[in-house]
Amino acid sequence: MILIIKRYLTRMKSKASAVLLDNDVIINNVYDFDPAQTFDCGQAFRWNQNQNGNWVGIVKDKMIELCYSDNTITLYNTNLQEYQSFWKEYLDLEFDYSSVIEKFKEDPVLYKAAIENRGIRILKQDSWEALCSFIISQNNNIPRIKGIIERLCINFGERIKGGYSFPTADTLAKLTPDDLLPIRAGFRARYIIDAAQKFSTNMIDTHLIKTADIDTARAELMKIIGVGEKVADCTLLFGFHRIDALPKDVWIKRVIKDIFNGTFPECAKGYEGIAQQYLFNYIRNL
DNA sequence: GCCCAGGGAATCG
DNA sequence: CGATTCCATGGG
Repeated sequence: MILIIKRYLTRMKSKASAVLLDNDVIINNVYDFDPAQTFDCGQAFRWNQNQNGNWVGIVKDKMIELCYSDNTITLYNTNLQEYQSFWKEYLDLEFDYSSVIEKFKEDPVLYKAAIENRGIRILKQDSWEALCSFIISQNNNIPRIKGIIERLCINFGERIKGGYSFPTADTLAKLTPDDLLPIRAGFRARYIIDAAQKFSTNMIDTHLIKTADIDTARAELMKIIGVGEKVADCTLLFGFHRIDALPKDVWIKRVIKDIFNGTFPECAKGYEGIAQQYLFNYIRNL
């Protein structure tokens, strides 16, 4: 009985709760969330800080402004229904990151990286947008990746309140690489078009990607020209929320080789993607 | 001018 | 197979 009450209280304490105040949704009891770490860690490219220091992002056909302090998130100009059905899921607020960090205790370096970066949450992004964004990311730097994506949206997305949505695969599938010249994506233009065509005609089996083992899922995405291991794994992690995917960029390869002696920590099994994000931030801030 | 940027395809040996 | 080279573009 005591155990049940204890568990209930623990649950109450850690569970985020939302209320509406005027047109804003206030979410209390938010732990392990830091907007700078989450939006600026290279997983998403359509979030920016405004003059007030608030974070503004465009997701699907919605623009949202968000503020965080003292374990409280404020979402401006929205409502509880939209929060419950969309933002809660997108921000991954239901997931208990602290229990994952507990597992990482077995490895001192991974644990340290996790503690320093525990404000990172893996956003549940649209799979097409993630695929397209990480194709653009190859051999590129983050400011320019953001620029190309912004021009892609302005030129081919839908006009929405406050900006432009990310263009659908169907829209881009009708274009040629030359049509993309204004976005200045360089050699990646033909990759984007190929991805759009294969994605929109269901030549890529998204159900398989969600359910199959990680190697099969990765191979499915690598049917697309310009999608190698790294882009595929980023798409799996950020676009399909496969937190068992482990994108190996130059930085992570360095960590695996120099710190872990060639093998990724056993305690990260099943949560490789989360570990990867902690380590990526950690090594770059060293 | 030169270098590199969260890679990948093509082309070697 | 592993190693090298080219790929567009822009910021430092």
